Amino acid sequence: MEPKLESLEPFESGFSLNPNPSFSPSVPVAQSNGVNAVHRLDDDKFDGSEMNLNANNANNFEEDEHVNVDLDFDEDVMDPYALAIVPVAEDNQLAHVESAYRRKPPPRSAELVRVTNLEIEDERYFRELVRRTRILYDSLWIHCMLEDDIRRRNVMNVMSGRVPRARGDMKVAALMRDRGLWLNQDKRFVGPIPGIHVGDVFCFRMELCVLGIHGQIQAGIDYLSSKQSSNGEPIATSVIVSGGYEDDEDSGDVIVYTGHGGQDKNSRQVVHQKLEGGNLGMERSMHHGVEVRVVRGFKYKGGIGEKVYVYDGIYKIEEYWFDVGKSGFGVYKFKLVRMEGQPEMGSSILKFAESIRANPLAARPVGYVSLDMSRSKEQVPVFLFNDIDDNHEPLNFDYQVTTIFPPFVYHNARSTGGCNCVDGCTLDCVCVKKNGGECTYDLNGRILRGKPIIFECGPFCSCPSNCLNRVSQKGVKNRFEVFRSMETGWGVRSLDLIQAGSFICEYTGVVLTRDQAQVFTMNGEDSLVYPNRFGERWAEWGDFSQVYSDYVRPSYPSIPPLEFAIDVSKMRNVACYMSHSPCPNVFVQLVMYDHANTAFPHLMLFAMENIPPMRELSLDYGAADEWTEKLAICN
DNA sequence: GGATGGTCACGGCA
DNA sequence: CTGCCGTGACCATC
Repeated sequence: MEPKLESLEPFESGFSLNPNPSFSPSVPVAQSNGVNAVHRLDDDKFDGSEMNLNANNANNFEEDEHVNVDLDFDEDVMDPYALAIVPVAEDNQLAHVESAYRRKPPPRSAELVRVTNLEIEDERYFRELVRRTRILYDSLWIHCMLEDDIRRRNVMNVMSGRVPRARGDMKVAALMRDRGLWLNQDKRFVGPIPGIHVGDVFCFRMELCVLGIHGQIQAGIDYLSSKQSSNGEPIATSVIVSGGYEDDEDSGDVIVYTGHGGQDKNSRQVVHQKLEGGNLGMERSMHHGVEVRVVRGFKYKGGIGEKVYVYDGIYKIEEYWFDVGKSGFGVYKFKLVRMEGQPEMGSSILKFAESIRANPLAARPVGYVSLDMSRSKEQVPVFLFNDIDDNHEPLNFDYQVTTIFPPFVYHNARSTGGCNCVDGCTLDCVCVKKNGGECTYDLNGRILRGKPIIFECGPFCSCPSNCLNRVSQKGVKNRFEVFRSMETGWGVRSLDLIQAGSFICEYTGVVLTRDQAQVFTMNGEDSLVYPNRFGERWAEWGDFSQVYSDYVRPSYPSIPPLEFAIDVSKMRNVACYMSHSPCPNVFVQLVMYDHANTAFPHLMLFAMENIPPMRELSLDYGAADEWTEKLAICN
């Protein structure tokens, strides 16, 4: 078998595999777990001289195993990485643990590796690793920011004046770093990073550091320093193009990238640049034919801030020269050319989606079957697009915005009553108490963590419609498109960037009781969806057990298994066209709001990653043998 | 009142 | 220690 990792010859570092084992957690590798299995990379797959990619990846998928960490404190005190529910430690113990966390991490690895011939199951493994890490980062960010909102409100009640918002991006990165949850810290990738796909969108530069895509939080050129390099030469591995330099020229496949240095605090070029540091690293990478990753940062509507970062793939440095820039000072310029055989650039897809939103027919003259298959039933139009054959099937179904339950479900709906809040619902609200006494959504309607079931305020509550505890009942906000594809038949994608944690839509249809469903099945119909088969992916969103040792998994209230089926043979909505994936970007959250029968909750779908425009949405429909596994590789 | 620009407090890494 | 193709939040200004 071909080796998967290729040490880069001129830069053999000679570093040991694990330069600082006292900091590196030894991690049990993920084990097979039914449909959600992630592939294990065995040690013997790798030549002894090469890195085991798993060696230092601290993401632990197994819920009932503990990570063994060789830190300095007494193991009897407590295990800071305990994943099960543990008793809350006393303050002095926590302080002890915190100080252990604060130990300085080892210097960055000097080992340069390039991945080759990644097999499909390995690709899946790494994609899953990245997916879990991003889920943790994004959900933890929402959690930290909401906590900060509450803190600020309390502080402002006591004293007036400016109370700046915390930097959630940094806070989350620090929490994860101190627990060894950053990826790819034990090696440096040249070229693609396993599990990171062209077109992946990130909201923070810090997130790029956490994932090992680009290790610099400020500088645009990431490079192995000359000190660490075995031959004394710096080697550049990635750049961020964010338009910060006036002499940049970016035409997509070709970039003229300005070297760094010589700018003052106001980003004005005030002295000549020198061929050192990152600039020299770029020159040396060109000399050795080392490709660089390119991440573009630009303003885009729909991100958390106004800026997003998109991984655009790998580029070769073709030439460089010293030039006099617009400022009159000398700058280094590097011509980067995108390498062949990569998927379409994420940044151009984002721009294409923008143009479709502005003027669909001008951007794509052919392929529209309908400009709103919901026939104005949704608040935003749902496109139906097919440019590969003449199948118009989705138009044969009635579009159904919300699920139709049997009438008996609504009997006594009013009996449980609603809340009496007159303003926004706070922690005293009876509906909030039903959710375990914690906020369910943040101020932007992003879900904090998945639960067995969620109670939103409903028609019998007296709170206003802008109450924070009303999100999924308000319907679709993003512009979706049902599209025809060779791989998955029909699929769903969004024209907007969807932030992780955002509500997407309900999974609608006509609800049948178990008895009705049996009759239906006997008649040979095959258009039933069984809610109890959906993978319990809600448990992955907002699971902080790796971060907070006293974290308790949400289990309240427990509900009996769902026994109803959803008939989508006549009425359905956009959700019905979502494809199955073992590593989905959408999860199902059960939600109650308009009646009191918890045996018949609404199936609400939320994003569990930042989903770029035009990327297919996918759900875990459950056992793979019952559903065609439509996506060969997750996205 | 949406864009723009300044300032502030941070951060990892070379 | 410094400085980085700053970042992201916030506020004043246009």
